[in-house]
Amino acid sequence: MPYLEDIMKKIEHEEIVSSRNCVMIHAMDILGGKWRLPILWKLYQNKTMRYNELKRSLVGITNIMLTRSLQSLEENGLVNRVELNQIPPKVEYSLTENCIELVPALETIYNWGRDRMIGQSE
Amino acid sequence: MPYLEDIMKKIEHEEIVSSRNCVMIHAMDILGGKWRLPILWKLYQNKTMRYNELKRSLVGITNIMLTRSLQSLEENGLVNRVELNQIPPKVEYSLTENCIELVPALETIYNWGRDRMIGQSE
DNA sequence: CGGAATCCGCTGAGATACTG
DNA sequence: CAGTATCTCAGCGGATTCCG
Repeated sequence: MPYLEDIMKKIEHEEIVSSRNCVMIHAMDILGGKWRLPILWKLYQNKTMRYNELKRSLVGITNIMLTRSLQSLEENGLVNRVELNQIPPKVEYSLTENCIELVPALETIYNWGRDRMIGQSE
Repeated sequence: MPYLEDIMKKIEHEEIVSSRNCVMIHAMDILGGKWRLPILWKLYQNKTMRYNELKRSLVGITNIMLTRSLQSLEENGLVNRVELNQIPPKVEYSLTENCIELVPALETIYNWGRDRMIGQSE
């Protein structure tokens, strides 16, 4: 059971977190990098995808980068990895609940980037 | 005046842009990096800020990183830089219209990062 | 099929010092 | 006040090869 003291400490901690820029830095540590948002975006559009399916859809990505990015996203609780024990091997990736909260941001960023890429070609 | 051929080409180009992951990669090229979102976030909260004001509010940033980040954001049309010719020098930074479109994404990412930082401390 | 291991270049990030 | 000029360095991103 939390005592008043603990509650006060937690509130204090929350204020420090909110007032500093570390929140955005923390977010970018997880979401930054060349391939992370593209992967999340593909998984959002297709619900669940297999490794090579992802690889084909992300034009230009290499095995290493796909593996690393997926591992990082999994460690941070953004992506589910389900390994089906069968031959041939089959692994399915999907977004976690935790990540669904981010989808509006993905959509906004995508639309923004799209408008600006199309605009540039004029 | 655009001919049918030009219109078709533009539509084709738009489809290619939309279908590929390059949109997200392009967005991350501009928004990625440790300090860019934190800077945009501060400018969004305070409307317009001076150089040293930004620097003080972004705990831990160095002159080099602030200068570089601001330059990059300005080149990409996300930030206005207004230099007032007076002594002492005064330079004001603010978000551009182009960037306002991104604000919902910033808010979503901030809230997500905040929840997750506070949650981790339990 | 779904990766891991190794190696490597480039550049983002920073420390330090200086300037109009 | 609002930056620049150098220099350094870790690590991100990538090419290539190999594996259960």
